Amino acid sequence: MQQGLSLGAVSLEEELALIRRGAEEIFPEEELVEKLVAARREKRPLRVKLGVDPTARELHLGHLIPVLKLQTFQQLGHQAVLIIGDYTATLGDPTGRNKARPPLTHDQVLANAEGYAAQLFRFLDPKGTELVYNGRWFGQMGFHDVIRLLSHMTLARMLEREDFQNRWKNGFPIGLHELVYPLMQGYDSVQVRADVELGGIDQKFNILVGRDLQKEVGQPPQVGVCSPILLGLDGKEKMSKSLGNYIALSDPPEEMYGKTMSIPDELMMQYYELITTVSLSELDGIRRGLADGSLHPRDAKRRLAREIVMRFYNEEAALAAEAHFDRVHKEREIPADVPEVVLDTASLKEGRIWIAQLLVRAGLAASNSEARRLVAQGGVRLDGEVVTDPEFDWPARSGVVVQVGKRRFARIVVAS
RNA sequence: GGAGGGGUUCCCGAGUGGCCAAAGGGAGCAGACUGUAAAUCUGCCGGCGCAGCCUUCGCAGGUUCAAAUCCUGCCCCCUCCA
Repeated sequence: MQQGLSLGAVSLEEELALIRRGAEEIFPEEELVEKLVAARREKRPLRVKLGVDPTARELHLGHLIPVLKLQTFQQLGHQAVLIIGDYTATLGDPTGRNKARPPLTHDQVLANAEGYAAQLFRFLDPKGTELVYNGRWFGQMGFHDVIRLLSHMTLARMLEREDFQNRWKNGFPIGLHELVYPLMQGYDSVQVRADVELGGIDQKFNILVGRDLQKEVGQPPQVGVCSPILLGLDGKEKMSKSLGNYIALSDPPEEMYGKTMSIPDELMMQYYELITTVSLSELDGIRRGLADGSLHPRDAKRRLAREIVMRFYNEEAALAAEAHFDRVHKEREIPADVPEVVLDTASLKEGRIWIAQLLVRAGLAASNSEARRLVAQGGVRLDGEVVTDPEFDWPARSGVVVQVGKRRFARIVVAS
């Protein structure tokens, strides 16, 4: 992780360039400049807010984009304010979906929250981060407080939000509780007196609601710094868990590397910009190289994959992941580290095991039927030899590597 | 409160008595090709040691030789009118 800088350690231009990097929209940008200037003058760091709702257990790179932006602010000497939306998460955020998210219990949310915070502090300096749960204020509000909060908004205003509008037009349900969500997020900004709020561009509406609420209580309104929505590995849809097109924060280095190699070429620059720390001038070089053909897209992507692994692990892991990838995909060889699967003698009949059973036991197929199909399609190998007969009874032998497809392996160990 | 529409295999969605383990698309998996786990093409895509059998179409019953399809009750969702 880069060292934190003190406020004003870099020029205002540099500071702005770092903040703008990969940002899709900053609104209003003039206000951001004013705030930055004032911060320098008064030696008062900006309070930069990021709210996360711990609705899932697993974080992926898409979640991380605004977090990395917060890291940037922190490194520039500003005050990070991380809000864990333990209350908002129980509501279900309508963001970008046309189905209401199923509500979580508060206990589930708190359990998730712990994991989140731990993961996020891999990127944020805990000492320079104010961590708050929004249940701290929402948990204390009475019904009349809620009504008062609601009175700040009109239905028409709320329906301006694109997602609500779409659902309204298409006859999809909009839960009343969902209408409250933007107000809650906005109220968070009031509570922490945010100068800047970060988020994906899908948060724009909510961030603007925060500005309105702040103005109403006489606070200087926050500035929104929105990141684009990171596209997933397919290059078409938003990175999301349910679509399965994601790189998880918990993915091992080889997975991260391989998944990165699978993104469409057009996505490379966005990933470079949003996820890596490769300098802006170097990015220009890469862009030019790709454009004039002097840089092979494969090489640009290999570097990207390394950079990404490096950011989440380290250089050593990145190089190892690359070696693994080359071995499995370029040379079509068995990787160095193959998980072992132990076969106990009880699963053998006269020292043999049916190939389908072998695959199931090795976790390479979900059922005998699936295993049969894999064999029938020529997708199964024993020590590199394709198995063609779905009825094959294999004389089990330790050390043999079973392979399904191009990249799923298991080394068999026969228990004695 | 009234009227109407609907709940199908991971998702979307066709199917209104046998030809239905259920069209089509998506996702996923495998094969070919490739710089690639991209794109494209091909195949597979409920379970069972599988030319056969078993379980599935909101839930519970019923009619029938035969039900995802018909009947009864229940649960859930949506739209319109008020």
